[in-house]
Amino acid sequence: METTTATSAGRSQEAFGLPKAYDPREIEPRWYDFWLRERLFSAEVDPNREPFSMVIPPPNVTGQLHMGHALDNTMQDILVRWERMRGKNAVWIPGTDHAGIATQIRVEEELAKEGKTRYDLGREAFLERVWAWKEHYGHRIIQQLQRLGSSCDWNRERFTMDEGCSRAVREVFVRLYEKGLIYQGDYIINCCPRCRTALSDIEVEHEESDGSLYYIRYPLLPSSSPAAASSSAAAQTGEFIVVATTRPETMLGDTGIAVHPQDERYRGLVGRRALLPLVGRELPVFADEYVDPEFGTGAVKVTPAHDPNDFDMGRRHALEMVKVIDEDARMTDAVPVPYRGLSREECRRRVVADLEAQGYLVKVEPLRHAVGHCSRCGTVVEPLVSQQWFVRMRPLAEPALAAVREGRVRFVPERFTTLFLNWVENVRDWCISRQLWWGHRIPVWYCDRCGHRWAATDDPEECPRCGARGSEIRQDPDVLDTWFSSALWPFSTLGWPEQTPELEHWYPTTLLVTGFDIIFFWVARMVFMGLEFMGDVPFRTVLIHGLVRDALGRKMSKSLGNGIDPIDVIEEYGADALRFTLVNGVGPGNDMRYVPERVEASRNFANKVWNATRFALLNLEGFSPELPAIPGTSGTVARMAGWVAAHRKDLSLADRWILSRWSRAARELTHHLEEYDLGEAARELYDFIWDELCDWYIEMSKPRLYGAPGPAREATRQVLWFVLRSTLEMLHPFMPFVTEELWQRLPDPPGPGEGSGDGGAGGPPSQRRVRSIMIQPWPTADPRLIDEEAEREVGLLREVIGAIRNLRAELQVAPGRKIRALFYGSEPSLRTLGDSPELMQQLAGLDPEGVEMHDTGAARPHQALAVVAGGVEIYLPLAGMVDLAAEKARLEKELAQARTEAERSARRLADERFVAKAPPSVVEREKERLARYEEIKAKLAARLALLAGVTGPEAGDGAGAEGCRS
RNA sequence: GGGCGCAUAGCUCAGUUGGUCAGAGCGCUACGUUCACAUCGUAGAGGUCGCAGGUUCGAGUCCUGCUGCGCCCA
Repeated sequence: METTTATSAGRSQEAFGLPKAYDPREIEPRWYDFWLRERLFSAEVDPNREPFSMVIPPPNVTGQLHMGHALDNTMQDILVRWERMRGKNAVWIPGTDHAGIATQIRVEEELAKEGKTRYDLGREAFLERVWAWKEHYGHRIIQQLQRLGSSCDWNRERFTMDEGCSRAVREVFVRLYEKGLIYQGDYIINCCPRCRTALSDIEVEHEESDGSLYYIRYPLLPSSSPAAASSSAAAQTGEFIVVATTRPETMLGDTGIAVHPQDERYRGLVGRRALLPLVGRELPVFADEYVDPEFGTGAVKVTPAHDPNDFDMGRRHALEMVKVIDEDARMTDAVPVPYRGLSREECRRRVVADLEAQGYLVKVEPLRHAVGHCSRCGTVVEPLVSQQWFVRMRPLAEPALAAVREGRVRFVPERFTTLFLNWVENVRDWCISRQLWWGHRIPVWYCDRCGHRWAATDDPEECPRCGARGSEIRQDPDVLDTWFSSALWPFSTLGWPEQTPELEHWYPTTLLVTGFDIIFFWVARMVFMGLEFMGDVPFRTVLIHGLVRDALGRKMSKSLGNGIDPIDVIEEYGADALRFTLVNGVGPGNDMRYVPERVEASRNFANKVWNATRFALLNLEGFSPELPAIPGTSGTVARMAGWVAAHRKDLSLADRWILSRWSRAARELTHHLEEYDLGEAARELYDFIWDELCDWYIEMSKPRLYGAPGPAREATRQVLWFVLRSTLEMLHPFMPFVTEELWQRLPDPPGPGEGSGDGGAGGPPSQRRVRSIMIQPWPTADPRLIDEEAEREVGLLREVIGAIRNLRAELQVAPGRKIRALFYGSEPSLRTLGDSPELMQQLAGLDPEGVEMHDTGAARPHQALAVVAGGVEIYLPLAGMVDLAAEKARLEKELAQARTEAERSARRLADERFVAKAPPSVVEREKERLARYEEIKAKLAARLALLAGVTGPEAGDGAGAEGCRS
């Protein structure tokens, strides 16, 4: 283990100790421990600082990290690290969710291995067992989040069933109860027979599957109404009505038959009665708008106890509810004896067989339809009537709708707003009771003596009405839906119901980052609860991201076994690489595919940064930065701008250029982050670092760095140091580990603070004498560093160098061979090229002795290759390599290209409407474009004419000798 | 049935208010081991931006319709 604070004496040694290749395994744990030890993730309430707060979407305490978590937490970590560097008092509150069903199932599976059920243990012992399980496995996901680099304030870690959160849950329950917003009722709910509990509507996933539509004949009883008897269509169809159903076994619970009121076919049957086959119950035939006349026969059997729509109809028409299937999905005693106790599936087979045998089954058609499954275990849910607890949603939803419509909660990307609004507008009451043991037990008590029922925040000793004690009062056995406690997360984690300084400072939270899949489960309910209990929204902005899919675009799932374990990826490529992959170039809110090659690319990028720094360190030996102190300014950028102004004469063109480009990149990057567009932000960094910093600036700086010591070399060293150091700072939120490792090896600017958090708006972490990139002030672009002239000149150099390289490659000139070059152009261009002979030598492979500058009027050589770039004509007199015929062909091809471009521009400019209507700047640009291509055309044409003069007599070919000089 | 999203180089995807935006990475071809990096460098090939209309001086970029795929809700 190295020391974490490099001494200036030891630094140069370390430079040479930097391995050639980046290896994340060694550095990542070391820096994470350092950050933890120095408490750099921790935040304290400070009313004088601008707050930034986020709560983590709490992962399932017994779960393990998957790619979805990795993406979600990477995004959060990037943003919180950035805001921290920007000087905000940033806190990211972590924690886990008790995940009622999921956790209980895990422990029950454990018990099953011992041949026991939870009932064998009893409630108390079972809960002890779950707590033990939680203690044992509950930290796994936290540790995994840490490996990802998450800079959560771990001192504030919470659990939805810890003491504080539990108090919040009770407080909320009791207040809602007393306000009449929580009620108990017999309702149709979704029951998972596997989990043996009620589920809320959104915990049911509908999947298309192949089923059958059974047509069943129900005999009609003689009409009591003579009018109906005489007229009806019933006379034609005989004495029965045919209904269609996908679930024949539920017929045993039928208590009516419904048709559409406008359906002519059945008009005469409304009001009559039918006889339920196999059971013998009399069913009324009634009309209801709900019925779809197009589906099946247009007549539906109605089973109010086992279908949500039938339930509603049953209420409207006061039908009897016969519960024929129980919570275990077995037939109840309400059915005829032969069917009692059968499973749903077996009962269906029997019923169908019996109907067929008795002549009631008309036909069976295949039908693809949606079947509800338990989102936890995949079992087909059973809708059934049962007594449950509900939260009345409308009164909570209205303020939420207003908050979102008024923009007090903003969704990014915006399109998720409508998704949210649509759902909330149609929200149904929320079934919150679960027939589980693991969770927040419903704080409602019943008195067996006086029948009183009440809710209480503290466990009562006695009945408040009659004073009954002990076994005469009992608590409701059910627990609350896990999402009930999650809904309170943004304020329960900040100490509510206590009025804490944390709440005061950090509520509402600034940002919530989550996937679109839990907008309903979680986001909406947090908004409801926040508005109800805090009187304000729980977060200002919700940043929504998509799913991480597999390489084939499929959702990663356990059942498919196509999940990629982020920890495996971290071990192979490093957390930085994984993080960068998850955000780089991903469009806001879009799903992304996990393709291993992309991680490799990110790892290579980290290696690129590593080696760029290695290059710098090798060339910064003995260097110490010199930055003027600027009163009132702590940022390195401003000081650097001051230094640049004072040392301009020592700077190279490349130095001025990279400072300018860096400044633009910094501005763009900050802009993208402010828009929460992490994909573009990462791309900006990637392009700047790889293309401009590494491919061009470092290459261009080599001649000076390798050259003689002196002010010029020192200036370049200073620029290299500054650009690299501040670029690492900008990259830090994305790749925290490698940037810290590299930054630590670079020297600090002089002056007070020594880089130990000399900015960061002077917050508490930076007051500590810790040296870390984490607490550096976020680099902001400085307009004084923008240098248009340098950008123009380097643009010319890049074009010219590119053209020469291109020709060399085409002609297969040996890479090491130095060649001569003659430039013809305007004075400023030639000066630019002439001022950087070492660059032309280094980057274009020119022989410094063989470079000639000529004005445009000078004669061109015959035996040479020509190319036009950046308005300059370049001639490469390659002895023995110039094939004039081939050269002519090549030039003609280029001429044709230039001609096409010029024509395009000319055509546009000839269009009066374009000139009249397009903005002047666009027209101007088009004119410049035309002039540029005309110039190229002219030069190429002239060159061809010259070549024709040479080859023409020999080849007898006069083509291309237009000689037009327009 | 309603809503949303996606269809851009062989593959995976960017492209914010319509005007050098036709791009990146990977893959492919040729060449290269000059002391930051072969987890690399240089150069190159490769797309009428799903289809058909429309608005506009001008449309991957806006509107309409269609086709295909995906998701959510009912």
